[in-house]
Parts: sequence; structure tokens; C-alpha cells
Amino acid sequence: MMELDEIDRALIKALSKDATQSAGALGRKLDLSQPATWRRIKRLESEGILAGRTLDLDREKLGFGVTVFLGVKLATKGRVSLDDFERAVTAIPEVQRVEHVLGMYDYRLRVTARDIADFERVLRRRIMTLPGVGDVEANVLLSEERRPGPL
Amino acid sequence: MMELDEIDRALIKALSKDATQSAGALGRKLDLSQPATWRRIKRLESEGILAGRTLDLDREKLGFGVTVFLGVKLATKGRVSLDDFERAVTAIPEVQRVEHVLGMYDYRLRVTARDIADFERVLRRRIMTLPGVGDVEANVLLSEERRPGPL
DNA sequence: AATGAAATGAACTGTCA
DNA sequence: TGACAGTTCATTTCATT
Repeated sequence: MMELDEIDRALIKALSKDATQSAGALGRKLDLSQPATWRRIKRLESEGILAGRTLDLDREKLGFGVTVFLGVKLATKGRVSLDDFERAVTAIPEVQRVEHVLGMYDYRLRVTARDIADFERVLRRRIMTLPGVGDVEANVLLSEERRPGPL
Repeated sequence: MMELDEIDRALIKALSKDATQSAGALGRKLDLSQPATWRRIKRLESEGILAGRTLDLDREKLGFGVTVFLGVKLATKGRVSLDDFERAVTAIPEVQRVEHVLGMYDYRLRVTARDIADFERVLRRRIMTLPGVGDVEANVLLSEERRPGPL
């Protein structure tokens, strides 16, 4: 029901490089007709393997030049505490990503701000006032690279 | 030269929710003709604000159910050490993201593996043998949520 | 300078064999 | 799966504001 053949894998690999390619262009690379390629894409989407396409924004050009990763330790960790924290943190617009993790921290947040002064405002007024927050650790992003990942 | 008006912002916001929408569909939401919408998208792309579209893969359905974040401290931090480390780490297929950061760690890596046993193999054979690696700290991903971010 | 209308070509999407 | 056909979309041209 969810077995992938060689062609599916090549399709995903090609789409990972450029998600805007048409079914026809992909088909030419894979020696497949356009409808056949299109049907494979639709099948992978309906199976949930292809979960969609995300817009890549250059946040620096939009005036958000500072990205900071925050490791957050909660002071209290009951179920209610986790729910409360998650509900409050997802309401902060500057929080781009909320990762619930196991290890030295309970949550890892990706926060974007216009500059360091703006980040300090977010940290003091928004993050440190979240319910149940204990220790917070920060890492400022210098540069990042995305890789296609295994397959 | 790179000023955005209300319509541009609404366009980016709408595309952030679903990056697969056509220019016609977007135009109907924004009360704009299809060519006008299309031209705005192209302009935002040529200015680099819209940097592309990334495929969202359900890695769990692809058999990669384990995601771990690694904080890496380098033992030596000269320019050559950073270059060597980055070159070696980007060659590991299981490494999905390499973030160069300032703070408690020098690098943060997002690593994906089939299971915990597979992750241990990657950690021992690939990560711990990277040039210049000092301390390594791990956080296992339980769940994550992406947010559109400010604008 | 940016828009909308119209026109063209390419891509998508369903049907049939 | 491929071939076909109808529909929608992307892209250019042009006249208008």
C-alpha cells in the first residue's frame, strides 16, 4: 500500500531539488510520459508522502535579519504545563517553529526578529513571560545549509 | 527598489499558507487580475524575496521515524577547522540541516535516521568521527509545529 | 508604472482503449 | 500505461488609467 519503486524515489529526489518542476519536465528526466508522471505525483500526495510545498522566504530582505534558537526548560512538566506552554508559545508571531524534544531541553524554538534590540524585546516581554518557563538558552544563527536528506 | 505594499504582503501571506496556489486563484482572493498577480509573484522572485518552494516530505512514511538535533562544540575553531567540519558534515546524507551558530554550541545539526539503532550508527561512525568535534549534545524530536512567522 | 483584456502556448486533468 | 480532448494555467502583447 505504500511501497515505493525506483521511479518514485527518483521522482522525490528530483522534486526535492526543485519543487516547481512540471509533470512534463519531470517525465522527460525519468523517461516517463507526462500523465504517468502526474499520476505518480498525485498518488504520493494522496498517500501523504508528499505533504505539500513550502514557500522559501528571504527573511533578511523582509527586514528580519536576526534568527535565534532558544532551548527552553520548563519548571513544571505536567500535561497541563505542556499544553499551556504550547498554546501560549504558538501565539507569538516571532516564533517560527516549536519543537518538542527529549533531552537537555523540553522545547526548542526558532525565533526571528528585525535586529538584536527587537529580539531582546521578544525575549523579555514574550518568551520569559511564558507559563512554566525555567531555564532558557540562546544560539544566534550565523548561516545555515539545507540538505536533501537520505533516501 | 524593494518596497512592499499591502498587496505584496497579502500575497506573501496567502502563498505562505499554500505555496501551490495558481496566480488566478490568488488574484481572486486579492481582487486582482491574473496577469497582475502573476507579475507581482515574478517580481518578488526576481528580487529574491521569494526564494523558491521546498517539498514537504513525510519522512516518517518514508521509513525515517527518528529525528535528532545535535549541538556540536568544536575542539579547535580556526578558519580551517570550520571549513573542514562543514565540508565533512555536509557529505553525511543523514544530516538534513547544518546551522552555524553563536552561543553554547558552534553547530546545530538536524539528523534523520530510520530508528534509534540506525541513529546510533550515524552518531558513532559519522558524527563522532568528524574533524575537530568536541562536545556533542542530543535532543530527540517528539513533535514540531511550523508557524508562518511575522509580517 | 501598474493594470486589465485578450490571445497564445503550455500544463493539468479526466476518459478511453 | 499511453493517446487523446477539454479545461485551466502561465506568459506575452497591447491599450488604458
